[in-house]
Amino acid sequence: MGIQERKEREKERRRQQIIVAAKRVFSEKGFNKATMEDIAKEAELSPGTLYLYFKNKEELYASLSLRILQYLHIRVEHVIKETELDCRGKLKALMEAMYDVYDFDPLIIINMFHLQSSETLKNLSDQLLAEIKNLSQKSIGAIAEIFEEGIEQGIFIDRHPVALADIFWAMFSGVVLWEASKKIINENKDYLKPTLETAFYIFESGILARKDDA
Amino acid sequence: MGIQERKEREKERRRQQIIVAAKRVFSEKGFNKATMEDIAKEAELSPGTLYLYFKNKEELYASLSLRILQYLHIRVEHVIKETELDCRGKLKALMEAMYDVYDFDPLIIINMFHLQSSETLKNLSDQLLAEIKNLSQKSIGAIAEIFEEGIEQGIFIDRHPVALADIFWAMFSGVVLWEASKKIINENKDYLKPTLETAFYIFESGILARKDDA
Amino acid sequence: MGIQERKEREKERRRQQIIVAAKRVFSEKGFNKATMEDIAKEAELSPGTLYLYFKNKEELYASLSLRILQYLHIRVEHVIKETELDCRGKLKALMEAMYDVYDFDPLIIINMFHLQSSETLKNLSDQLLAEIKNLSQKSIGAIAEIFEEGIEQGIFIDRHPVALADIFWAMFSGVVLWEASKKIINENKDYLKPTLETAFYIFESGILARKDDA
Amino acid sequence: MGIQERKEREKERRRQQIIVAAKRVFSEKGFNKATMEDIAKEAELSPGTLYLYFKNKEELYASLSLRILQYLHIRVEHVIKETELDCRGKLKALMEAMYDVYDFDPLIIINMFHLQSSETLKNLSDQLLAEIKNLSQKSIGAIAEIFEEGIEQGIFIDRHPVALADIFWAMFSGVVLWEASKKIINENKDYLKPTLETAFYIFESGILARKDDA
DNA sequence: GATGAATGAGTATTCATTCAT
DNA sequence: TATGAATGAATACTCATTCAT
Repeated sequence: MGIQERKEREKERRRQQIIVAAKRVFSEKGFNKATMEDIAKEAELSPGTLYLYFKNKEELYASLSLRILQYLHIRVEHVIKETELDCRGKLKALMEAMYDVYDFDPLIIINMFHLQSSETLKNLSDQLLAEIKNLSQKSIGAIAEIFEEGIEQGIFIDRHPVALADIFWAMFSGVVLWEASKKIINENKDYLKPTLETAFYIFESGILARKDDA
Repeated sequence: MGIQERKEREKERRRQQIIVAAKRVFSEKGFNKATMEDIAKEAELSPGTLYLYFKNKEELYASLSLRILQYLHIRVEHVIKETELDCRGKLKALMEAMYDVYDFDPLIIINMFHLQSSETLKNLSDQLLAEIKNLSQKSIGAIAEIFEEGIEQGIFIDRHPVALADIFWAMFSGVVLWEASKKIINENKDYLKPTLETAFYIFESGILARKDDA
Repeated sequence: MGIQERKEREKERRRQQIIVAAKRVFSEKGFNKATMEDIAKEAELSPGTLYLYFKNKEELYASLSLRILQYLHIRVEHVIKETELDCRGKLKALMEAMYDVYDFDPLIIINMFHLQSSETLKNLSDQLLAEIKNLSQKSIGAIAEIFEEGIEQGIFIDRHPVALADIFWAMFSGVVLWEASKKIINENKDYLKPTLETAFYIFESGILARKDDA
Repeated sequence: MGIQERKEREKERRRQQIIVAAKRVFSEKGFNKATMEDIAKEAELSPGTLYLYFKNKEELYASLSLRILQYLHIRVEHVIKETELDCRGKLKALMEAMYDVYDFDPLIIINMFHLQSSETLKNLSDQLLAEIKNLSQKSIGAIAEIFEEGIEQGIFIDRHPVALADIFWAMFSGVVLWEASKKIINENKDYLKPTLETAFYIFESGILARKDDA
């Protein structure tokens, strides 16, 4: 039993070792220009070993995105449970979470959208695809809860909570993505934080239920 | 001269012929899986000919995005000149323009973000890159004008117009992208239109300058 | 028309050029150890070019066998038409044809049997497979005609001609194969010719219709 | 000693266990497509263990053929000792033995010829190669004895017994191989038995010494 | 002996790009 | 200009084999 468990943990450690190396290489070179050999070298493993842990290059790549989704999901769940915060505070905390992810690695968000292209999706194992779907849905669901609460309390406008959650998610992804793009093209300084905050202000103002709307 | 001009026009016609073919093929297969031969066949030309009009595959690909930017730019300029519309009407018209582009080809938006990845950017000719930057900036600038007008008239909140334009642009791109992704993953019905409209409502409400904000 | 035809001929010339090179390399190294690059070098072409003419390695390999079948088929047809020969003379001439093929390249017969393995067959194009089947059947059919004639004339025993043709084909293939094997294992001198002749004597004696069989 | 012996027997048991598994896998997938891991799984052992009993994949493969040769050799020896049978009866019994082998596994005969290719032979250990040669020669020698006996008794034609034995061996291998091939290509019903019997009739008739040959 | 995780050499195949016609 | 045959560099992936445990 102990042995079984230790092996399992060792295996997971290897997966992480590879994922970390892959993140570095993919971030630097992008999906196409990064070779499996590059990643193997970065992970100080042989190319063959990569295939013991990941079906193929695309699945390794997708696993990066999954990891981000997992992180986001944890943050979202955490925010939900913060009973001290009201809906507006929770929204703000969510935004912080998104900022944290992208601050951690601005390129990863661009790469993550690569994942969505249908050409990629077809090569993923059903299991991985299911995990991604599941995690996305659970995160959106959790965010929707916040809106639901806000709507019930008459703080937010009365729209479908899932739709609001989708829009929240999409808008802030969009802002992050756009700012990341600008940064790459112009090699600008980084305006993500103030821009995100302004976007949040606009969004929040837009969803507040006001008497004069009646 | 007449001959010179006719040749020039003929050349432009070919470019368009190729771009149209490329759009079809890239949309169907994505950047990686689409081959130059596929595109040549679709355009009823030989592979070699493509290289008479485009430096390489990436540049051909980027030209697609440029074309969309051009279209958007025309629409934006048009909206600006609509003197009958107030700022709120203009914003709404802008949103319609964005919807039109993505409705025309939902996949192209995902592919367009591919463009942003730094791996791609490095292979573009300076001229093309300059054109893309220029067009982006002009479009954003034009949108900023609308906000400027709105701020001056006390209709919109008093924030920096370019920042507002960026956020507008990014948010709606984000929504379109997210809806497109959902459509691909879940093969859902298409909720883009109502989602976009809700997003617009939220955004618009958020930027309205209200007395009770004072 | 002339151009079309010249191109066609040029293309066929290239195929032959590749086949000749492939024969040399496969004979020397066997299927597995021969690489496409080896063959390309031998043919003084680039690896990519091989794939313009052959779907893959296995199909190139199979084309070798097809070429032998074609040669055999021509010889068989020729023998059939030799009106001066009686059935026994024709059989003898057939045997000579088989000998000629294998004398030309003793290894090719071993390689040819490689073709039969089901693992190989699955990777061939339908067209090639059809050609192989067709040629085998036509050759066997032609041989069967000889037996038919012999049976009608009361020279050969009265068995089904196709069965006799099959057995003829198989027996002499077997002898050739066995002698080739012995040659490889023991690096013996070559006893194929006398052995084949003895085998032929035995076979021929065995199928002669005799009074004392009655 | 007892322990030593038991170990020896245990070791032999393992070898057989592996060979049986290998036979199944090679028959199903052919030499190239069968992996050592496939075989290890089939044998319920780990890949590493296979290498404790066989030098490499090719040697494991060759061991299969050796096993068949051993079986055939036993049958041949047995036939030789059947004093009740005359030469013609013995020949018939031999043919039955060959049929038995191939009936047991029609694919193995095709695979067995794979062995002969020079690329394979070079990777075998001297010991294994010696065993194969030895067994082949002893079997052929034993068959030759039958012919010798027949020639002495004036039953068979007066040719060199080893040559006759070779031809016998080769012809029937050829028939078996050809029938197996036809079965694979056309997925025909199995005509091996009647074809073999006809072949035998022809062969036997051909080697009988007759007065009218004088 | 047995394991099975790790290795890493080896290669078929693809496809953007070129250039002789 | 247009062609399209030829190129050949580039690489994902496999699997026989090893060796630390």
